[in-house]
Amino acid sequence: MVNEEELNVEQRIIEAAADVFEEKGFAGARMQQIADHAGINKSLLHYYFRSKELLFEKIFMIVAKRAFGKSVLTLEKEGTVFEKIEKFFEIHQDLLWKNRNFPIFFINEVNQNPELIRKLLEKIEPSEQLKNFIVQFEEEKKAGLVRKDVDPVHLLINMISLSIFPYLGKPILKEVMVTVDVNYEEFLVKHRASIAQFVINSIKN
Amino acid sequence: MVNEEELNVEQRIIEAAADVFEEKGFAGARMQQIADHAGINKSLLHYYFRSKELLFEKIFMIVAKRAFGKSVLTLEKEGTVFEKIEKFFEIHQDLLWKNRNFPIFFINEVNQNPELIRKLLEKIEPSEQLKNFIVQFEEEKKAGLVRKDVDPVHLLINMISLSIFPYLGKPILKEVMVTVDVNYEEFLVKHRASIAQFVINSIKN
DNA sequence: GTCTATATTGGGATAGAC
DNA sequence: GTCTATCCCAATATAGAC
Repeated sequence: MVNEEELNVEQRIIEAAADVFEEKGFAGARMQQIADHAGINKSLLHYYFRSKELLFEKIFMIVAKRAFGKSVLTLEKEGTVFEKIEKFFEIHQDLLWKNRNFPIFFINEVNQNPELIRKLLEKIEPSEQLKNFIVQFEEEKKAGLVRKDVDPVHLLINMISLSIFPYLGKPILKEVMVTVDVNYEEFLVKHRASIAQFVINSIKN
Repeated sequence: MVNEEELNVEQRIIEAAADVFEEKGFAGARMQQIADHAGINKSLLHYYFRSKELLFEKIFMIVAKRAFGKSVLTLEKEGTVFEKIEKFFEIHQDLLWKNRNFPIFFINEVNQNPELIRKLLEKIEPSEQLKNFIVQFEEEKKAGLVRKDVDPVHLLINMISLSIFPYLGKPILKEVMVTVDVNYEEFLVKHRASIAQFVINSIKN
């Protein structure tokens, strides 16, 4: 049972399906398991969503919007680039913390079916702050605040890499870390506290 | 047909299965498709490998060993940390370039079945250079060459993040990049050329 | 709307001829 | 070793009673 009786059936299905799809992926998920998890009969799934494909598409969009928050890439509107970088990691790491299973699921499904991300991008507002950040970065470059040899687009992708990879690589990191006596959970906490500085060190003039 | 007639059947199956599994994952792969791709009959697959599970395990190990090269994390034996960092990215990026589909496949399968990575780690030599790097890093810290507030374990994981993510995120990056007029392939080349410097800037005293 | 029963098909696996 | 034919189960999907 995914939840108390208060939720209506459609909502219970959505929550159950989100769990199962995120864990197993589209190809690995089973309608039976979703039904069990929602505490209902298998045929009710078809009554509400017609087919596995349609159910999946629905769930994919819901889960993705939850995980991304308002925008693909949240950046503050005000502040220096350094402040924006710090704030970005705070928000991004919070989202990841709350959606631990999402990154692997998302990358894998989009890889299997790139059409998904196109549909998704239509529904998520394009980030105006993204372009602002790039413009601002070039200005602060001229002002001598940041290194001249840093490209803001690459910087942004580096930031995302540093933020997400510890979650994407969890199953691998966990195992490899024992060979050097490091605890994965402790690592995550310390990582979160140190990445902003890592990036700022790299670009500061 | 995966290859010319010169290869024996077992080899042709292995190449075909590697392609299909890497593309579709274990759950999404179909024995029929592997057979077609190898230019043989479906039942021959079972003759050679008994079951889909066994075939997959075999392929997983082969593909992983190819992609990792000799070791989980190749680091030079000699040189300063800065030199080792540069060399790491060269080798790592070469491997990734040759195994573009591997990262997503690997992370996803290990996530579905963590047992896989334990079996794999047994077969790959544990990296002695890893511990050497960490020790050396602490020495160069005392010598004032690198910043005191950098933890070498976190540094190594940051390096891997920066190296791999552009490949893991390919399907997403491709789509998002068009919204800011950036070409993914060009990005990859420039990224490769700039990451070592990005990291070195960040830790240099 | 929700259930039980059943249809249908896809796909992994085996039997047996050659 | 390689094929054709077939088995069989799992999983999606539908019919129909209530």
